[in-house]
Parts: sequence; C-alpha cells; structure tokens
Amino acid sequence: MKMDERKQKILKAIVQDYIATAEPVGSRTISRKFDLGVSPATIRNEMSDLEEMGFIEQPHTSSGRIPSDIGYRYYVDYLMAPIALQKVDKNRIKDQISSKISEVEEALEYTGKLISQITNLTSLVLCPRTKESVLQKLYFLPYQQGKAIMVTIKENGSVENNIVDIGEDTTTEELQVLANIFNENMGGTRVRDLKSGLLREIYNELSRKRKVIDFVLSSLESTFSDNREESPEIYLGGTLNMLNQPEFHDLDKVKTLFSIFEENSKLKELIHHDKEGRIVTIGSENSNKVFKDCSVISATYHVNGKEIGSIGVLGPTRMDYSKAIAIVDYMTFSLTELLTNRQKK
Amino acid sequence: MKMDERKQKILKAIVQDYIATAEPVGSRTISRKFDLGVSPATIRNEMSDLEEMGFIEQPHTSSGRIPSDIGYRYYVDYLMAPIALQKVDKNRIKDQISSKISEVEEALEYTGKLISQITNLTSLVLCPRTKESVLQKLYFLPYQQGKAIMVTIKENGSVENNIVDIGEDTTTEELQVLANIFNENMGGTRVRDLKSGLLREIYNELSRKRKVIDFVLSSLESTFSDNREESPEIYLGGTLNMLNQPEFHDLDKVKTLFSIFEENSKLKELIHHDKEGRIVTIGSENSNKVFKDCSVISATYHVNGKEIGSIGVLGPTRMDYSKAIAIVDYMTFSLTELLTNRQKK
DNA sequence: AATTAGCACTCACCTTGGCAGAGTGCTAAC
DNA sequence: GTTAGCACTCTGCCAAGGTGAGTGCTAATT
Repeated sequence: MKMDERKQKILKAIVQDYIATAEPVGSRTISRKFDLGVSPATIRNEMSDLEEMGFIEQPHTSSGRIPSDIGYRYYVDYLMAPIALQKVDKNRIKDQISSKISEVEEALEYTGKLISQITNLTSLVLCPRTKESVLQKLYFLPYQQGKAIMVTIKENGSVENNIVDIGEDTTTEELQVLANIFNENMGGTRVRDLKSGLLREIYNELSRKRKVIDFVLSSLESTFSDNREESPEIYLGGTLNMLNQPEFHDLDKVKTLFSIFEENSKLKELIHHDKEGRIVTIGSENSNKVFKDCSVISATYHVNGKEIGSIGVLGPTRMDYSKAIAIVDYMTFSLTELLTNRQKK
Repeated sequence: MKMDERKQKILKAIVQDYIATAEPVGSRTISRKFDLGVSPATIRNEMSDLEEMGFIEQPHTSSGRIPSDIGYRYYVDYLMAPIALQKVDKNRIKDQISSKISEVEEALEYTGKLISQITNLTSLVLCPRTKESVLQKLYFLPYQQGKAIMVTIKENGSVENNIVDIGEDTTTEELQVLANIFNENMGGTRVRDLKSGLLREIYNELSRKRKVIDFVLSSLESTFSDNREESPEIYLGGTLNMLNQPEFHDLDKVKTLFSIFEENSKLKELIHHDKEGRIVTIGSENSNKVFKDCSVISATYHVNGKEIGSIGVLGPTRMDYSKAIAIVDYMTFSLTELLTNRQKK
C-alpha cells in the first residue's frame, strides 16, 4: 500500500485532533473538523488502510482510531509543521532566565521551570557529567579537627564544596600548598585525566608529600566519581503537570511514574544519549518500558563548543510535538548562549 | 454526659480499628474484635453517646462511626499507649544514620528518609533558621573577574558557598584579610547581631576599608536573610507514601497535596511553631485547611542546648499515632545526639 | 474505478432497579 | 442497666436496557 497525499492529510488530522482532545478520533469528526473534501465513508476506507499500515490503531472495535507510536513517528518526521516559539514565550525566557544566573545550578533549575511552565509538561535538565567536567581551581579550608573543606571550581563556573577527612597528621596548610601548585599549573584538566597528567610530575618531584598528594587525588576522584547518585545532577520540573494529562488519571500509573521520578539514574538514561543534537523518542522507543506511553524530546547544550549537558521534556506520547520541539530547541540555544556569555564575563 | 471507663474503651477500640482498617467501624465489629464483655447493642448505645459528645461521627446514616478530630485528640492525649520503638527500627536508625553524616545536610536528608521508610508516612525535616544560626568562619576565594566565592561555616557545622559580586576595585585578598579579622575575633556571632557587635569596632578602626566592610556585611545579610526561600532548607521524604493511603485515592486531593509539597513556605508553617518539644496537630487544628484531613507530629531538635530545627511526620488523621510519635521522639533524640557529638569531634 | 450513501452491527457508557450486607435506632423483655 | 429483636437506611454491586459514536460492508452513484 502506498502513502499518498490524502492518507498523509488524514493521518495528520488524526494525530492533531488526538493531541488536542485525547479522544479516539472517528471518520465523521475528521470530515467535520478538517476540510478534506471527501465524505466520512472515504475517510473510513483510508483509515482502514492506515491501520493496516500500522500508523493508527483502535482501542476497541467500533471506536475511533488513535495514532500508534509509528504514526507519531511518521507525523514528527514528515508531517509536522515546525513552529517558531511565540514571541511572548521567547520574551518570558529572556527576561526571566537572565535575571537568575548567579550560579550555574540556578540557571539550570530555572530553565527547567520555564520549560515545564510553557509546555505544561515535565522538564528534565541534566548537569554536565562530572567525569567529563574540567577542574579549574581547588582550595582547601580548615574545618574541624582532622577534616577540611575542599572547594572545587569547575570550568563551567560551578562551585562545590565537600568535607573530606584529612587525618590527624596533615594540615590544611599543606593541602593548600599542593592545591596552589595545582591551581598554577593545571587549571583546566579533566578530573579523570589528573592521575595520568601533570600531577604525575609533581608527584615525582615532591616525593616527600607523596602521601598527601595521594590523598588529594583520591578525594577528588571520589568526589567526582560516578556513584554520587545522590547529588542533584538532574533537575526535574513540572512533575505535577503530568497529573493533568488524562493518560495519568490512573493512580497506579501516577505511582510508578513518580517513583521513577525519584530515581535519578533512570531519569538520566531517559535524556542522555550519545547522539548529538535534538532527539525525539516516542513511546516504546524508550528503553524503559515504564515510559512506553511517554515521549521524550531531548537535546544537548554546549558551552564554548564542548558538550556540557542535556535538557529534555517528558510527556505523554500524545503531546504537542511542534511546541515541545520548538521550546527545547530554543532553550538549547538560549542556555548555550547564556553559559557562554557568562564564561566571558 | 460523663466519659466513663467503658466509653473510653470503646472510643479507643474505634480509633484503633479505624487506624488499622480505614473503614467505618460498627458496633458488631467492636464486640467481635475487642473483648469488652458487652453486647453490640450496648456498644451501640455508648457509641450514640460518644457521637453526641463529638468524639466520633457517621459518614452517613447507617454506616459505622469514624473518629472525629476531637476523638483523635482525646485518643492521643489520654488513651493511647505510648510504645517504644522496635529494636529493629532503632538499630536501623543507628546503623544507617551515623554512616551518612559527612555533612549536616546529608544527615538531615537521611533522617527524613528513615522516618518515612519506617512510618510509611511523609517526613519533614527543617534546617535551622539561618537568622538564628551562628556564623563561625568566613572565607573568600577568588572566582571570576569582579566576583568572589564566599564560604561560610556555621556553628552547627554546615558549610555553604555563595558567589558574590565584589566589584572591580576590591580584591579577594582584601576581603580575606577582613575575613581573617572576623575569624579571629568573632567566631560564634549570630548573623543578625553582626552589625551591632564586634564588627563595629573593626569598622571604626579600619575606616579605610569601610567600603569593603560594608560590602561584606551586606553580602552576609543578603545571604542569610529570610527571603531565601529557594534554598532547600526543608527536606521532604516519602511523599509517595501518601499515595498508598486510601484517603488519597482521589486524584484531585493528590494534586493539591503535591502542589503544596512544592511550596516550601507552606511546609515550614506546618512543622514550625513556637512551642518547645513535641507537638501533635490533628486535622482541622492545622492552620492550612488543605491539611484538614492530615495530622502532623513535629518536634524540635537541639544542638548543645540551643534550638536548631524541627522534624516532623505528616500523614492522614487516621495514622498510627503511637508509632509516629515514638519515631519522632527517637529521631529528635538521635539527631540531637548525632549533631552534638559531631560538634565535639 | 473511485466515491458515497445507507444500513447493520459493535462497543463503551449511562441509568435504572433489584438485591445483599452492614449498620443503626428503637422498643420491649430480661 | 443490659440485651434481643426488628424495622429501617444506606452503600455497593450486578444485570438489563437504552443511547450514541463509530465501524465495515454493500450497493448505488459519479
């Protein structure tokens, strides 16, 4: 069977109407709402074809049709009219986001809030993977007996502090001497490259302080290692919006969804992928079957050309793809610009 | 009408059965499950009295009775058998919490998680009010042009960093000189007392640096001012547990509840109060009418005798008060001890 | 050959009525 | 003062029937 123009129009109509109403759409509805110039009976025949081709399906005999995942995919790839973001939304983003960037984390969190407010969907914003992140400065401050505060500044400007055990026989001052060597020589080294990098030189040079260096290295590694799932590396916004979607009127679904929301690792999987640029994942295309009724639009944002993190929106497969894509694209752009400017400042 | 012993027994039976089953309890049920030595008919008469007295109510004619807020109150105040926490729970707390206290914030978050796991309710843990908190050390680290990182260590051991604008004509070093003066002379001053305190002396002494001092003061004040609602000063745990309660099988209720959960200020109201010690707030006793079907048990924990913060559990009015109270009490004790020990270390 | 009108059929959804079960309140007996 | 018995009430459940939206098929129309 061939996908002619009329079939496309009908599929598009079905998807759009279903996105708007969340009700299975029948042949009469289409002929009424969309002016295709053919009778419901013709549409019925075409719909029957579309169903055979796998683009739409019937929840039960004698009800309207709803798009299948394949149908959404076809819609997104070929039928959807890409829309530009409304000016009012753009302004809102510009105004609100730039006033809120005293710290990178805040900017990310706010980005998420904006996305979810504008789309009425759930937003996900992922911080840079720390392993990938580049350490710029390192400081140690005295804390309690046997402990010190390690302050790390990454290249993207984020500041973090951790309390580390330094043992009784090392002083904060010693650590800071070391940190200064680091700051002067090694600004801009990936954490994971530290051991094999310049630090090896220092290591050899200052064999007296070997123990202390070892300690610094291991604290850094454990601080930036992957198993720090607890840290809020991912920002979630507008989770409540999901409750407004008719597909989540079932309390059990809400429960499983929200328990996933509390598992950062699962969320990261959802929007993190190897491909560059923006990606639309529809329904069963998601790796986790919990999200088989959800779609995700995700994209990576950049700072100074280097990959930094991802943002995404999550919603039911029946979501307004054009709008969601528009905002993710704009936000990627906006965040990239924001963080890049910030860097220069 | 007088509250004799039999009425008390019956009320207690009603409350306990309703807590266990969430179903209105009838006279037959009581006579079956509880051995009161009287017939259902007698119980019926007594229940009629109890209803007139306001302790129980009927959802609809010819159904069993459920406790009213007043009934719960009477139960909590006079009837409830205070239980000790099970040993297994106590051990769990001891084992898990002490392994997780590299930072105060983590300890608090973990406390909340434990409370909600053990009670199957929602937990709230409030950090110390920053205005009340006592500043111990202050450091400035270089950041970008015109900005510095201000690291503050409070007496309770919590460490925080903020990025502050220092303008072009002040250097981080100047700030640190000042901070050192502070660190040597003023460790342990309330933030809100700073201006009127020792700093005034320095202020006079070092009139040359007046501008810089002014700046430090104002950043400190804005950092610790009350309007920092965004900061996660409150930890919420086990929100999903609420979904398992039959009283929240209504999606609308879930929605309003969860939207409240996102408003930190409302949550703070819920567990923060002037009175010392542990407080049980039942149903309509809550100031916010959204929580008219919820009860809150809250208590303040202390560090070295000074008030520090509150913890609480939130659940439906039909909650296991004895257990919830037991764990809040134990947690208050445990947290106080933990943070106090930490201090000495 | 494609399109349309007409018709029978299906299925979800709503309403209605009947029935069982649990509970109460009242009265009379113990 | 307590209990047994009985009439009454209300909820929850199930089945039956009606309605409306929708489909699939066939025959007529263009």
